[in-house]
Amino acid sequence: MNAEATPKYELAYREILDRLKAGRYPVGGRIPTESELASHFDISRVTIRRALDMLVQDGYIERKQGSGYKVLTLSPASDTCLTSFTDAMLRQGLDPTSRFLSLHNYKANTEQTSHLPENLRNQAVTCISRLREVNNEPRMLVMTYAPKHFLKGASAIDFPEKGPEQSILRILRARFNLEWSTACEDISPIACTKEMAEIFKIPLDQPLLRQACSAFDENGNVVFHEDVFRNGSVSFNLTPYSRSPRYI
Amino acid sequence: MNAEATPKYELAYREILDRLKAGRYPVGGRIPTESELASHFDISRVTIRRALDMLVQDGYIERKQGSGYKVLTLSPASDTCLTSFTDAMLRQGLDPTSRFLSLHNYKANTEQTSHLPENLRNQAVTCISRLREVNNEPRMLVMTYAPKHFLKGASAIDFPEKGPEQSILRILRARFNLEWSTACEDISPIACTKEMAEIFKIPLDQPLLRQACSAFDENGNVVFHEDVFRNGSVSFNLTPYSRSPRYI
DNA sequence: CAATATAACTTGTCTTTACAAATTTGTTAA
DNA sequence: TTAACAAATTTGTAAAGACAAGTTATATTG
Repeated sequence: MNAEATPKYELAYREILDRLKAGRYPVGGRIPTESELASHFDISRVTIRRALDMLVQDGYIERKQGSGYKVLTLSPASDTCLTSFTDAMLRQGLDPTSRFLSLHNYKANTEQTSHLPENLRNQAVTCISRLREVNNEPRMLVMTYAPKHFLKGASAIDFPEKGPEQSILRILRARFNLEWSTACEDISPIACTKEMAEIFKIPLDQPLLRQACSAFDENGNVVFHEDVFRNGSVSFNLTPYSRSPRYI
Repeated sequence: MNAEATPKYELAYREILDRLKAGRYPVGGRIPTESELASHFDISRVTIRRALDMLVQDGYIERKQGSGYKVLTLSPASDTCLTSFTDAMLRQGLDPTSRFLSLHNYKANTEQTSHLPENLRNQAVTCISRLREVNNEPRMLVMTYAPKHFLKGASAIDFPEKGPEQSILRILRARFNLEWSTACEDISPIACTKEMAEIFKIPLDQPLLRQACSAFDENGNVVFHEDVFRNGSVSFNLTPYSRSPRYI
């Protein structure tokens, strides 16, 4: 084991992913064989397979018995609330911005928090509203709710509008020490309100998508909740290795 | 290896899943340790771990170092087009039905197929419309598109309205030999049409959800496409083990 | 030249073994 | 009884080896 205790499969995974991102193995091309990678990283075939498993499940590469590994894409589709929008846009060479709209504190059991999970509804929460834009085109309205005591001292300056540090998920982790282990997401259609129509510059009769995501810690408590409203669709890849979706 | 070539981890996975479904390990309780299961199935710990990996990724169980495995749920949330609606309902003790609405054949490049993926748009396709109901309440309208030559001789009697064989995914596989390896899904909000409002018995201003799912074979050709319209929302579990969604 | 058989290569499955790290249980001492 | 410590249990990571099964390249044969 390493001193810093990062598993070897994790290190190999990161290294190969970096190489992919750097264009060392072009899309459509092949990556080295398991044996080559194993001897290069000086680890066993079992361990390198575990790293490759993760890349397959991520949707980056594909494997075929007897043949090898093929690079599928550098930006696998996956559009959940917990996928960093910032990272996804930066990877595509786009320039996302986050217009800070407001920061509100709500007491327990108010009307504004009645749609939140029970755990969050019953305590004072802070709500941060931000508008995510790409090329000055509004993409989604994000409202993040977290217990007030977690976001103590938060203000607009904690939420930069440019660069990789605009990612709310990163901010919650780095600045406020919010950690979560599981989450669930609920996608539903909603009618467009007057405010939304203005924000997205769309007609009133055009419906919107709402992604409601709750993140939980290891004890099952809700750590934060996010409501994402977007004009457009949400896409997923369903590969045989990302279990859950079944093929029968 | 076995004669029938079903991997041992797969057999163990199915057996444990059957036990879970049968209530042998109650929700919230624990399942036997890796060592116990390994010796029971007469396989190595590595192999039983692989089976347990799959159950963890499915969302059925949770594992904790030093402690063991806990049963989380018998019906993990996951609501993609490729999850068998029939199976999901039957598992919950509900009685789903599939009202057969129509079977249409369309020529290549017609208006009715203009929204399909290119591969499917450029050939004659068959479209099967069915209304999925539970307790006589309409749940979703499903329109399945596949190349006409794949569904040669298809008629209403191929699509039973009751029982486990009503699953379109099962029918496509068993009756028409359709095989697919990957798929992608796109979820978007749509305005309610007059027809939909009647079908779902809802007001015209209530938006609906559309799940558009394309399934591909190993060569990247579209094998079939499914449009699901539903009144309600779609839910997912995002566990740390189901890679793709990221936690940064 | 073309079709076929063979060999080399690559991933798929599986075992045995070993030690690390976290949790739980049991024991001991205050 | 409670707190602290020690031991047993359980999962986490990893290696090395073996053979099966599918693919690809090569050599052979007609």
